[in-house]
Amino acid sequence: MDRYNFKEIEKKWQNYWESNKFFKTQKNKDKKKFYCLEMFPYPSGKIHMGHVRNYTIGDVLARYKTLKGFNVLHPMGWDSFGMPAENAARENNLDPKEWTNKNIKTMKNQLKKLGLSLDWDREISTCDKDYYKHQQIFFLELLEKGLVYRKENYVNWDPIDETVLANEQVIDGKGWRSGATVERKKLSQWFFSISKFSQDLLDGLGELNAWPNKVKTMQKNWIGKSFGCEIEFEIEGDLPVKNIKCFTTRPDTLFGFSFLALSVDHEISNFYIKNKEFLKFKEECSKTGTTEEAIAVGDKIGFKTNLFAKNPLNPEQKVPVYFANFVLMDYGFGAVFGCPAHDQRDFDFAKKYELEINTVVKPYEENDDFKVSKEAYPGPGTIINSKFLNGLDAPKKSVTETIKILEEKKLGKKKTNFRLKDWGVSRQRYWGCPIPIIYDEKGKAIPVPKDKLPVELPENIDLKVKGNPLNSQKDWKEVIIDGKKFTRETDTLDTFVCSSWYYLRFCSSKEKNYGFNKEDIDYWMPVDQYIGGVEHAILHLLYSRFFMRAINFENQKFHITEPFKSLFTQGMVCHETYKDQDNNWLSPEEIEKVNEKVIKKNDPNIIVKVGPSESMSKSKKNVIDPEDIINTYGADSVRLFILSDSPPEKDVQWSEQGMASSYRFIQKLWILNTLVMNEIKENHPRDIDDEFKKTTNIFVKNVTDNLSKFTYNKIIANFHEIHSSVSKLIKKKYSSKTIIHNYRKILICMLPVIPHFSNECLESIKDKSEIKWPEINEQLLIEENINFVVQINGKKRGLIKANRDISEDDIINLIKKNVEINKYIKNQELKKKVFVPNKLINIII
RNA sequence: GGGCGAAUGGCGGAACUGGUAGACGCGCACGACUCAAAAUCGUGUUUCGUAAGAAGUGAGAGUUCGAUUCUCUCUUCGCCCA
Repeated sequence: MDRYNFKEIEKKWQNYWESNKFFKTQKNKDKKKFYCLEMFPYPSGKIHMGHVRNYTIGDVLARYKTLKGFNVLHPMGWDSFGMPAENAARENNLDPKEWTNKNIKTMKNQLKKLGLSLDWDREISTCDKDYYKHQQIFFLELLEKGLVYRKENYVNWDPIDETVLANEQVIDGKGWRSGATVERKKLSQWFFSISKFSQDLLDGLGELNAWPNKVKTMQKNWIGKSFGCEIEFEIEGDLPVKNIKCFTTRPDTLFGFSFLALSVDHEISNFYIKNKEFLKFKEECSKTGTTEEAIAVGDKIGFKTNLFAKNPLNPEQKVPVYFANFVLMDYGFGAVFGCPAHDQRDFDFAKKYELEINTVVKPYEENDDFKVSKEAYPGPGTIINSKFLNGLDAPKKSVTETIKILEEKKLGKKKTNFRLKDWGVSRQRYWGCPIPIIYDEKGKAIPVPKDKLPVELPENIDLKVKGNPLNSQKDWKEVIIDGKKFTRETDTLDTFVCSSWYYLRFCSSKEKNYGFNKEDIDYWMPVDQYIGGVEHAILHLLYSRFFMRAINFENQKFHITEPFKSLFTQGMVCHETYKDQDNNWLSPEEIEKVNEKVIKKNDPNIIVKVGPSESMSKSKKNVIDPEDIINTYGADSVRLFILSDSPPEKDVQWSEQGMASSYRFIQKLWILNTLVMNEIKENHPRDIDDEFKKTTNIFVKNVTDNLSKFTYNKIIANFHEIHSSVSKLIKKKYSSKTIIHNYRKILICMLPVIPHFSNECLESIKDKSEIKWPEINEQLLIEENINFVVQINGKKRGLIKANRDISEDDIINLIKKNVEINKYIKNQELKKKVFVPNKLINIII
């Protein structure tokens, strides 16, 4: 029997799909559309197993929806701006554009080898000027609408990479890439007013029913809506300052007030710019990162002023005012009131500077003389030591009640606060989308006229210079427009901007005049299914949701607000880790398993330490190259394996044995296919096909159900089951009509997962009717004969074959005749019977 | 510290709304083919027990005729936020 030659057959079908533009999609208003999108990759060089998993999951869905008759848009592109290209180019003396395009070429070939049903005619690359040109137009439109602005801001500055880092790029106070200690630096930056949409972005989550709750919760927490109170404190002291505004979520703890803390950037700091001690303190503060975590972990330090703040609810109480490193200018008003008893940061600070600690909330189970001593008590309880607030339930009742009192006395007002901050989009980097802004001689920012767009990135530049290479690119930076001299903005846009609207561009990838065209958007958007890693749960998805709203703001361009109707987040691909005696990581190719021992290949004396399975990463050397695997086993086998071992939303462990088993399974299917083909030729007279029909029908139902629930691992189990069933059925000498009718359905159900194999088998069948997803026959699913479960005292004691809809009395009679079951009853009296029709009976004796 | 989630054989994992626990795969064991091996095919595989049988879904309780599934307490692990 001939073996399945995947090399030849996969190539044949890939060529066929490509030369016929099989997956090219066009608008067709007569057909229902389905937009299937997987997160596009960064072209880092080669595809990795994570891509294989992500794109296989998406491809299964896209192919299934096509077979169901949908007009499917399934595009792919490249998130091709970003630091790796610039770093790689600098290290190897290359051009970032060449490096990127070379990688794109390689990866595109690899994706084609996977047999993905992608419409390559819609391919986009964000570093292409035909793409970023439109992004620059969006930037200017947002600027006109007042959604873009420039401000001086403190940023996380990485002194080695010489760039600004986002908070999440700072890990333990160090740059995520360079490892350098991050500094605070003041820079003029461009911002998108995402915080204007805080409430709207929060509300929008409500309509995203097909998003994982986990992701919605993460976004909700990130937006961080909180209720609180704006309080104005009266100030006394040696400076001409009368009031300081604070925001607090716990005004009910005002009687525990013992200091007022200001950010070093608070406007009051202007009085201290000549104070050497203050400047020293400020310098000290800049060493702590700006992340909330760095502040929580770091030392709390303060600088005492000669100012005192009055407690608005208790005017005879006056407390000192400090500058403190744990207060950030961009939270509230850069000023917080300190209540050490009920906030750990305030507690640490009060201990250090020996300030009062007044307990004003007691846990329910404590007495009124409860005193906070070792650590702050931030939990719920009852208000104490607070005069007219005493006895209130904290924080639920006490907060609203206190706000009411403060409002009545005109001492404060209710306020909603969001944690979400505006999005800083400036990057001091070369390999990004240029910001279309020029500055006149006075330094005034002016938008580049739209007819002068795109502002193209200059080529052949020197990357070895320190800082942003664009800054030293004089012939590019200095520009004359209408006879006047200007200098260009040298910052480029955060690459998250590029990925915030690429899903719109896919709808109109060839449109020249604008980023998209309305008709295309109206037909294709929203994305019906978005698939990607959970690591993008917050930023990318939130920025995309913002971008849709921003484009639509004030001049509505389309009628939807949410870009992604359904979201699926897949798990990572993991592999065991290996280390030698000196704790050097070893790759899977470097090791060998002999008699339950793991040794280094060609070096049997070195015992390898096997570590836990972790997500594949180059640093741990536990990566498997998809291309090697495709070359050895074929795309269908890889697709089959990557789906088979775990549910798609969970991590999957790469296993060589599992991979080999998937390969064997394709071979088994091929052997079965040969058998089936022979039987078709034989054409036996047997035409009673109930059993074959029923088996096929259940298979179709299971696969269809599992497709809709994303339980793709169970689909592979269904494949194994049907293989085993058909192997037995085919021996029963059915007519060729019966075999073809059912076998075709089976092959079509396999097509989304193993498209090359299925197409090859389908082609060899004479029946050339349209290949479409088989219907489920609901009638056929009803079983006439059932295995009726008999329980005695809740324990299964036997199965009785019975007809459908058998009555309770009939089943009791059958039990009485059944020796096996009767021996448990032994003529005892039946106390109670629980009868579940067509399922079980539970007899209590 | 807070939020969310998870825990089932030697391993990855099934079990629809409370109704036959362990589908399917890996591994392992035995058998067939073979001079032999590999490949392939077949059979078996939760644990204890020769067996009849008993126990069994992280631990402990509860609701129920019946709990992997629902409720409470605890343990461990993962993710996110701090």
